[in-house]
Amino acid sequence: MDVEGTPVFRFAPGPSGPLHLGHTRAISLNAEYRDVYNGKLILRIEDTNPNAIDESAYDLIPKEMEWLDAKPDEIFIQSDRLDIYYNDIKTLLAAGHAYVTSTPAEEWRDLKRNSKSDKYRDLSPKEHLDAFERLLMKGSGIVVIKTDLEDPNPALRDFVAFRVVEDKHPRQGSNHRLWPTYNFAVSIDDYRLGITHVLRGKDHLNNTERQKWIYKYMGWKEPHFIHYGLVSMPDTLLKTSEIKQKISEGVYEGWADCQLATVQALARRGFKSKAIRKFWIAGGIKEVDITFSWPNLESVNKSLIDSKSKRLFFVPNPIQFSFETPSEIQKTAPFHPDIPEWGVRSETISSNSHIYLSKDDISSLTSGDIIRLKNLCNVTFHDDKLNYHSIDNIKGTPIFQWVSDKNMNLSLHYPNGKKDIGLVEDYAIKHIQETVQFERLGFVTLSDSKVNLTAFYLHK
RNA sequence: GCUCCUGUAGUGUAGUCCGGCCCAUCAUUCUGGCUUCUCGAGCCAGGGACUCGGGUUCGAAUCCCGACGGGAGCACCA
Repeated sequence: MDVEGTPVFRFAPGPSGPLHLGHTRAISLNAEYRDVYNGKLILRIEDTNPNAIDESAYDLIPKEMEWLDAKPDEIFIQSDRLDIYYNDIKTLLAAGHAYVTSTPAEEWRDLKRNSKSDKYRDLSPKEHLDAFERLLMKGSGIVVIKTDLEDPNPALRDFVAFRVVEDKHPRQGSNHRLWPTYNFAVSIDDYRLGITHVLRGKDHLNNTERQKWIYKYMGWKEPHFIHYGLVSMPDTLLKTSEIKQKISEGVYEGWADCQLATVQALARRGFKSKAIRKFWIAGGIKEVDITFSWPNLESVNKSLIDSKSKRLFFVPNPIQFSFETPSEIQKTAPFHPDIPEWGVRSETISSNSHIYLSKDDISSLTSGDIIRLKNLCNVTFHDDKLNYHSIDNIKGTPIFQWVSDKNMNLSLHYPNGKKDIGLVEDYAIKHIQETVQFERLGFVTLSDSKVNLTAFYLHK
């Protein structure tokens, strides 16, 4: 990357709701470059469309960035900066680089499609400045940046800089009716905030070309524009508006519902911000479009948490067995197979104890089979009881996790919406909010729930 | 339709600028084997790609041309 001095990066979302997986790429990449080059990362909230704003996003976005280890160095909110935009457009109007028109939208678009000039386009700067002042107060119309009407790319011919939105703005109330559009506000801010590197998705390629017109007219030096390819995320709902809709319909319990790919949900399931960061960095910033892969992300996460997660037994769909043994037996199960310092989960099992096994595990067993209760002993399986068989491992014996009466109810929620009800060792209560591994099942994050224990499935 | 971007295994990625060290890297997935107190774990092995067709060259994933494929934009959204 081309860097001189202190590079300044930015993340510039619209405040339509909490952040999701899709946002994390821009955040991770920008934050990584900030860190590596000792630069700055600016968060700029782009709230210039009064009717696409979720007020909670103003607080949530900085918090979620912080969770992602991407705490912004500075935060700007575009709706606080309208005077700046007004000033700059006046400069452009005065220089004849922009115009005000009241031509109806459809008609105006048609003219552009045919490379034709709007009838107001060539009025004098004075007349446009007056029209602009009027538009601030009343009337209808738009302010347009002149480009090249003959541009072969129809997307690049004259673009809107301001339009009238009468709706009340959550932060600014009804003080303003003339709002800048994305392309205008972005150009002005990227320059005035000293952004040196604009790192964003390829979908902005045309926007970049539009924004360059403003830099050119203002005589400003352009930042480095870098575009990375688009990511398609199959089976992952990332449209904020749609998520919001489904939450209100009760399809999801909220933004942190573990079926969602919001930052909140990922965090609650136990994804590490570092894993997300590493994943996107490994992806790089090429302009090729890519397909997102959960297994790849999960693998990164797993390598990060494996040696930090305690092991516990969880028995989904438990079946109760009585247990018969000539003498008491000691369960000695390490909290982690490779970390003896963490100690063991131990308890004494006698003939008074019940043992619970998962229905899924025993479905293929027949009476008389020998199985091993992990970290305890071998038993002979009968329809409703287990008889002590021997203590040492027997080659080829299936090994199952189990719980005794020292258990707690737990419901395990999967990202696909399914739920397992089962029993977990009571050690679980000491590890609320932690990510642990349910042996033979996968990593989960334990969550406090007033009624009974809940866990969210992370990955294998 | 117009314009722009892009094309290495199922997925992601290295190599492409400055042609030979690439019968193409790493990770993940998949398959097989081994292992036994996670067989939904661990270990090992294997399969799997330069989109296609021309050209330049002693030599091309790398350069040129064409075709085809994928994506985006053409909003008074961001």
